[in-house]
Amino acid sequence: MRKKTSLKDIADALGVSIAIVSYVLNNKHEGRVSEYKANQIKEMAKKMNYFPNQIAKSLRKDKTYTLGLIIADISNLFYSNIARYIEDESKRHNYNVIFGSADENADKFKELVHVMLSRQVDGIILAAPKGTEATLNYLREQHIPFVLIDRHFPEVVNINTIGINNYQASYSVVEHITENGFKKPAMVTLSTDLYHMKERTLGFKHASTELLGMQSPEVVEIEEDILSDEIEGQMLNLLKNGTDLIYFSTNKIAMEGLAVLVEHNVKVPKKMGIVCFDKADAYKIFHTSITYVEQPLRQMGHEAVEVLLSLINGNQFAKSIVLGTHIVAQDSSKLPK
Amino acid sequence: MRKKTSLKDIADALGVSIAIVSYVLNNKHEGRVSEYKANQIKEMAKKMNYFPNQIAKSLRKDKTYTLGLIIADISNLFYSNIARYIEDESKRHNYNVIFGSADENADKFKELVHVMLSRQVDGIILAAPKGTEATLNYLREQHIPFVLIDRHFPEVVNINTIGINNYQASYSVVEHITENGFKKPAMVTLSTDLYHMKERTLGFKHASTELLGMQSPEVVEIEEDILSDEIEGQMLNLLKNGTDLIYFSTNKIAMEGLAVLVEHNVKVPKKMGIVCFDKADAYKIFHTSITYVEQPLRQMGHEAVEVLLSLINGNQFAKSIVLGTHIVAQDSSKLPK
DNA sequence: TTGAAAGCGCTAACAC
DNA sequence: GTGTTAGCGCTTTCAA
Repeated sequence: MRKKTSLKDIADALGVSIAIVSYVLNNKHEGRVSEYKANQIKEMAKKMNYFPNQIAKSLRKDKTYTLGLIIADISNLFYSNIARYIEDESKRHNYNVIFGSADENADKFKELVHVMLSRQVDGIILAAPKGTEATLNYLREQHIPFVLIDRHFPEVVNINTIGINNYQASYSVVEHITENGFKKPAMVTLSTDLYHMKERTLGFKHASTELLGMQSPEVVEIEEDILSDEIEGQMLNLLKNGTDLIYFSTNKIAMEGLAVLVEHNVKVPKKMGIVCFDKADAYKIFHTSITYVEQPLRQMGHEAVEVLLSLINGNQFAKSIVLGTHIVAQDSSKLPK
Repeated sequence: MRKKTSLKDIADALGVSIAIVSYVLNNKHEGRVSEYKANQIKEMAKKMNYFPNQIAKSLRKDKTYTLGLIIADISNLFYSNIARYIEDESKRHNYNVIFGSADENADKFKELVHVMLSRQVDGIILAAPKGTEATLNYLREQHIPFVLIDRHFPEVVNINTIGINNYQASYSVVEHITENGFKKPAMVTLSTDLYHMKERTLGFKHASTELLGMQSPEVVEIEEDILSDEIEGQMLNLLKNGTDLIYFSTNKIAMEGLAVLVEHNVKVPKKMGIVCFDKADAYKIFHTSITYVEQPLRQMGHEAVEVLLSLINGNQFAKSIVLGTHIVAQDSSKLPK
């Protein structure tokens, strides 16, 4: 690669000092440098194809204008979407974002954190896999600005979080389907220790008991690694045991579950009602429009960046933001008259 | 943020020189530093929570071990998938990747290129929007290592490209459906100047003429911005004019088109056969399994990184790699007996 | 108005 | 074995 133009090259070409060139090209020359010289410098910079070396700038200023973003799983639509909003929002504040996906793996997560720190990111936004409490505490002890999105760890205190009210979201789902006349819903979810998922399940359970009088609400928990093997059998069970609506707790599960329904030619909502968590573009190629719980993705991304930047800029107080969700009601949860 | 530990801090704590510490922590101390001291240093580094400042390292070595990746559109599954492979492959070579999406906008593309260059990336992988020939030529003139994926610009010569044989891919589609007994296929695609898309269309046209004797092969071109408004009308036309199979030239179009079929309750393949370009997870919730053209995404990502690294390491010769595709035949292109 | 110079954290050539 | 030092490109203080 050809040697790049530096401030010194411009300074030498014009016979002035590096300092002057720096001032001018950073527009800090009001009342310091003559207009004539300033213009000369700007022209020469353009002519010599100069653009600043951010690496050197960062080293000098101890600020990289880069945020780290570690998400739990890039193949999950929820995360890839929120990543876009975070990137947009960051760009608006003149920050860049470097990504990493931990693939729900605590070791990979830890490594990514260190990669980001090595690169001197100004702060980190993260959706942490389970088993990462120690790393989160480490970040806090080191006073590294970070905010947690989506995930929440009750045992890690005094940190910044952005999330939704998962309990309420599920509770509302049951309210919605109850109003629509369903009597025996089941929830299909992942077996996991993650707090936000447990809340999601709890909301469903409580509401099923309180609103539908179910003694033991039907919740099917499937291990993530064996999801595609297991789900068919589980769904067939539900089809037999009188379940009239299935609530899928994530996008991924929903896709697998809907595929089973298609394969077995199960009519929705006639034979089985459906509610999913999270929006997906693909729903529109399913034979019935799908009711889903919508998370405020854009707002979550926005808040995450806002909170992180306020930390970077010196704010000391931890802030937890809990956002609401809403149900987009479609045909899949509408019992035919 | 608390002051981070530097080499100097460790050196001071132990009363040795910075150089020694650097040698030890970079494992370059064979035969230079005593084992005892080396261990002392390593322990102290761990104790003081040291990790190297990559920014300083990069500045010094004029090498960031970072690759830039600019894709045309992040919301396109094809690109988000290939991005993953590129990231994986880069990580294997100890490179990091910084992303950007140009959203098919030439100005945004140009800006992203400069952001990447400012950050001193060692090289760039890019899927360029139309109208970016000048920027590509600039990169070449500056001897900045880069490789083009997916897209190809015949007028920009002597650069490195990784792509598929789009003409052949479409030609094979027509072969496939001809064998399966379809007589009057139509292609639905975007109206665009991009070379690779024009090739895709050309392959379809030629094959339709040569294999099916169609005088004027049916190709519907839709402007991208008005895709969702336009496609319904166009599809209804095809449904009326005797078309027996639709070939969607991209994932995005396929989704929109399939949604129209669902809405109008069109049976696939009975009433209309379907072939799509690119794989999508979501196909499985469509009422018929979908035939699609599969691109070797992993291999494309792999080759892109390989070629780029060879450029970075001094290779001078431009290389163009054209990969083959294959058809994954499913029910949507199987005419019922 | 302008310039000299220190120093961000690190590497590596060189001296001892 | 170990230490000194120059310098990567930049910003900014201080002096002129």
